[in-house]
Amino acid sequence: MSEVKTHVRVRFAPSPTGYLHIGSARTALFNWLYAKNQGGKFILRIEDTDLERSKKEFLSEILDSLKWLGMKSDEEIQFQSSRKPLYDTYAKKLLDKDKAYYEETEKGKAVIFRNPKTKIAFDDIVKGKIEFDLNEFDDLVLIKSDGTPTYNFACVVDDMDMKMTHIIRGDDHISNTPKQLMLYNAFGARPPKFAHIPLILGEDRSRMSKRHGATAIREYRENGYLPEAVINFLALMGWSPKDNREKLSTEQIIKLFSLKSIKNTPAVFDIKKLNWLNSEYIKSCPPEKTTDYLTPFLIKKGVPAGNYDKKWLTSVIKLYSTRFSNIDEFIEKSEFLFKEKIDFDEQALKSYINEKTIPYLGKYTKKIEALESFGEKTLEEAARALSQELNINWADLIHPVRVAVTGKDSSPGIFEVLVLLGREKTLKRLKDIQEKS
RNA sequence: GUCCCCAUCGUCCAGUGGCCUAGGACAACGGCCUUUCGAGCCGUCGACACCGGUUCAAAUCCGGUUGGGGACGCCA
Repeated sequence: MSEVKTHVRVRFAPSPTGYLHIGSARTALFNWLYAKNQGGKFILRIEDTDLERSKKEFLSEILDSLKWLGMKSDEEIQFQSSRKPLYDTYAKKLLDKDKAYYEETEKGKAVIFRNPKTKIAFDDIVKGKIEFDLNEFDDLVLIKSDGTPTYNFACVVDDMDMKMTHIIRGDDHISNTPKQLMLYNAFGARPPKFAHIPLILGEDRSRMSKRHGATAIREYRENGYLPEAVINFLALMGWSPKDNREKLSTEQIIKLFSLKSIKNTPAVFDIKKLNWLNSEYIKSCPPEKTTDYLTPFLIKKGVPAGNYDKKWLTSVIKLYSTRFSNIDEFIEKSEFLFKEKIDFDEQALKSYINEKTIPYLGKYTKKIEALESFGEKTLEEAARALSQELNINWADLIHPVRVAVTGKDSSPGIFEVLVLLGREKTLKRLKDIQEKS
């Protein structure tokens, strides 16, 4: 005998009144993970009943972000704006049973549900039993005077119509649940199971918003975060594999995911951990792939990455792959390779460029000019030889060279850097600094 | 204000009555390695909010206090 399949159906229902927020993305993720784990369906529903605030740009951004994260709707995407007849039909049912009534307003006729004012309770998968007294709420508007359904009504009608089995959403919806439950009751329908997940908070423990930093998934994408890293990070906020593993592939997460193991405490968003995870993913990603992925975003940020050949760019990415966790960091550290004129760090200049070291630079310049091949090995040999001839400290030669060509006092291995910079630029920078001083 | 939710290191998570002198990760700090930075390796710091119960035994169960968060729209 085979097991009875549960046919799990879950949905993510954003309203296109803003970009895809990191918290919403996590809600979407938990829905998606559950569907995949259960072999069920994940369905996207666009809650665009607020005509004023709904915008096409937001819709496409939400769709793009979801696609980037790898979550796609298993069935045709539903738009509430095109399901109006359905809501009217359902409203009529309640009107006919006198469970709802019309109310005349200045703007027109609204349909209002008669709150039965009973007590109502439900078992939340992550929160446990929650009880409400409906006396705390007024009668509920079903259809607004402009003819569009309200959120709570449209939501229930759609969830019934789309045969949702589980509603996984932020716990800011807990107090909507009793209102929705009274509607299910009025229709004589069995409500889905609810799982309310705690919100993601900012550092100050208030709901995560723009002032806490980037909240749009798009921004993370454009800053060079890899989708696997973002998924991994988001999943770890409120869920864990229980065995202290941190870096998990999406497949592994799907396999291990369960609603019951979602932690019921709010999580504070920690960009440092995301950065760490992202750098882990960058380290393990083939450099060519990272290059392809990052190039457009680098260009968008003003790095003329497109002017260089891919092989060279890949070498740069490879050299920096253990040294950055996002694009801004990459740019900050590697900018000197792309620029004609570099900026010098005052402190670095002061520490390493002086009367004593400038002559060394001059001598090293000559050595390089005499070099047949401009490679890491020959460059290093030349420098070793020079420090011996002059009987100077290795550091007294190497650091000034670094400052001269990078403008900074830290960089990846200097000879690798010189090779990437190329003979011409290397010599030019070495000469410039001698003249300048 | 009313209602609801929540409470373990700075942060994320493990822990569901004895295995806990509370474990892992990020961050921070220190060491090793090293031409600098990073990476890597090793280590240090660091928490059960408080007060009462229940129990032979409580981070784990119950009650209260305090503290956070959320919801109270013809927004979603």
